Amino acid sequence: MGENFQDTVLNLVKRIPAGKVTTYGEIAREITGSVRAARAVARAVARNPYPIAIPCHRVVRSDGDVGGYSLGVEKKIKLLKAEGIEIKRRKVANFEQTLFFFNF
DNA sequence: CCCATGACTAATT
DNA sequence: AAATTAGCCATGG
Repeated sequence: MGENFQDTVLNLVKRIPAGKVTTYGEIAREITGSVRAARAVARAVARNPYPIAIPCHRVVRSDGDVGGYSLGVEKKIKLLKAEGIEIKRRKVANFEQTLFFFNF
């Protein structure tokens, strides 16, 4: 369905289940086939018009760092913890086990 | 069309 | 392991 880049990103974000996270790069890979558009993905979610409803707080950096959030990083960390994700020094604990993959 | 921007990434130091 | 650097891409002016 012909959608713009931002909508495609947001639709993917909606599929991330509570208690899991994915990365900007993974979303970029899902859309373009490589991680190169990670920054564009970040820009897209940064303009997310419905935070919470569209769980962009579940999108973190490739190194496990929580990354940024339009409502403040502290808010992002709070939301993640509320979903059972442990955060230590701004990083997701058990990062690999917490990762969600779209597998096509 | 050119240029700046940013919730990034991988590699290097 | 933390900080720096160069590369990348979708927008908006």
